[in-house]
Amino acid sequence: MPKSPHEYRELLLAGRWFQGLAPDFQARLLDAGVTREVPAEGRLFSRGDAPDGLYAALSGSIRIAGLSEGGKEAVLAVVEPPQWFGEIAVFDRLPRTHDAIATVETVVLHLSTAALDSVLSQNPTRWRDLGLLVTAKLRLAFVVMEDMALLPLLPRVAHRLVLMAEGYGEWSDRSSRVVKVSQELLAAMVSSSRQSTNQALKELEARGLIKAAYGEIEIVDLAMLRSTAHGV
Amino acid sequence: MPKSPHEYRELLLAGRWFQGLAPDFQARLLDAGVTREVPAEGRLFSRGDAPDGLYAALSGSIRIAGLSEGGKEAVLAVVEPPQWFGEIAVFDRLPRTHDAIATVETVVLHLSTAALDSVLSQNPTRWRDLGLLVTAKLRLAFVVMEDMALLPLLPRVAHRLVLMAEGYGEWSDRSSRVVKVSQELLAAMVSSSRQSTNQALKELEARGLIKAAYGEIEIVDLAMLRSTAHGV
DNA sequence: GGCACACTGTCGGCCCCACGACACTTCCTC
DNA sequence: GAGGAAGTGTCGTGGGGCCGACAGTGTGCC
Repeated sequence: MPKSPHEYRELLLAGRWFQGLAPDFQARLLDAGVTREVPAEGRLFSRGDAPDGLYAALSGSIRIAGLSEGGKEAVLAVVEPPQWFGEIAVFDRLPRTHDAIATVETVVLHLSTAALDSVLSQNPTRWRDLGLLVTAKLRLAFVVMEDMALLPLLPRVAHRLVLMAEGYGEWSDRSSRVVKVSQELLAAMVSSSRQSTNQALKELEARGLIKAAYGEIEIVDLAMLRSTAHGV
Repeated sequence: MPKSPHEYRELLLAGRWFQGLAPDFQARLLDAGVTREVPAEGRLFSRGDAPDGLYAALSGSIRIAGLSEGGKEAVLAVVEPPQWFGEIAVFDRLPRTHDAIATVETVVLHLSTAALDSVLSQNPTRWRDLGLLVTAKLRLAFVVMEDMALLPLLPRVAHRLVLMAEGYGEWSDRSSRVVKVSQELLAAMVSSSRQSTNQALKELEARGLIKAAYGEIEIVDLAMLRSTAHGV
């Protein structure tokens, strides 16, 4: 028995983007959306699919990834509540760039293209708000690209942990102390092997910045972790 | 004596984005813009600068790059006519993410934030058009990130050459046979050393796909180059 | 037309990290 | 609470590519 979108209003308001919207736009988005449950490893969409609107994570988490010819998986990010995703195709109506796969049982808010169109046609200024979602991701993409280009593995891992602990800049209030991610998934995000990532984590743990556990990483010293990401 | 923006209309129409706009929006953009000349190695803006609007390359070319703590430069792309750039900050009004430096003497079209605001406030649906510019770049960023994560150097170089020869998808009509870029700059784009990039180019040349020359690379077989980028 | 400068070509040493292998631990399920 | 699956810890070995160095070559400037 799925809950109504409006019951998640509080949760969504914790996100920077939704929070910054005009109240009437917030309400319209909730009106236009429906909640959807997805089982673990279930797919919301796949690379190449025709676009089907905008999503927000409400519970659980979603892995955004791409599969290469060689069968290797590049993981772009893990989306957690209350983050929004899938907005690119809303603008350009082109095929999905990535697979979106629930890592555990997950609930999402879904706004179909049609529903969005009707909201946006009433108030086209809202296109700018949607654009903010895209620019935030592009800025993140730039950061990640520069990391990959310039940083060795250890600071790259450190930086990614910082990004995840901060919900990729989307959480306005808090920063999580515990990042739920396997070392294998983390490795795919920093594009290195699981083994090397493991060594990097051990090193960070030895420095007292994190604590590694089964399937999760606890952030002990976010500030030092951040400086590790840039300096040493 | 700089020419009027309207004299570049033809040129801009060769670009996919501008071409796809409604004619009245095209005209308004030209009305609102001014041409600016920049000497070689001159800066349009730097990372961290307050945003100052939207740009389009009209002649010459502009290097979009970021400098790391270690003094190494990560080059995002080289912008050539008739490509547009600088649109992120138009949405979010946050500081510039990269330096924009003319590689040679260059002419750009510049639309100030104020000028854009007045155009957009008259017809807010145009925000969606601007959004298309951002989504196109985000899609490109995804491609580049996946390349960096999954591909070895040779196909990475091949792919980047393909992207550049196609004007990063912005040229609607043609694809250039000659890419004007030094090996050093190319290396900074695929994030490898100049020496390794040189070796990759030699290999591609041995396969008859390109011809390397002083400060430029001629594309001999674009189709094969493209398949090299993905397969072997 | 000659000089300075930028770009290209190439070599050798070295190091980071990928990859296969395997033991061990934690968690979930029935 | 036993068995299996998923995740973690660790060791070799090897290779791709970085880096410094330097010679060769094209270009533009005075």
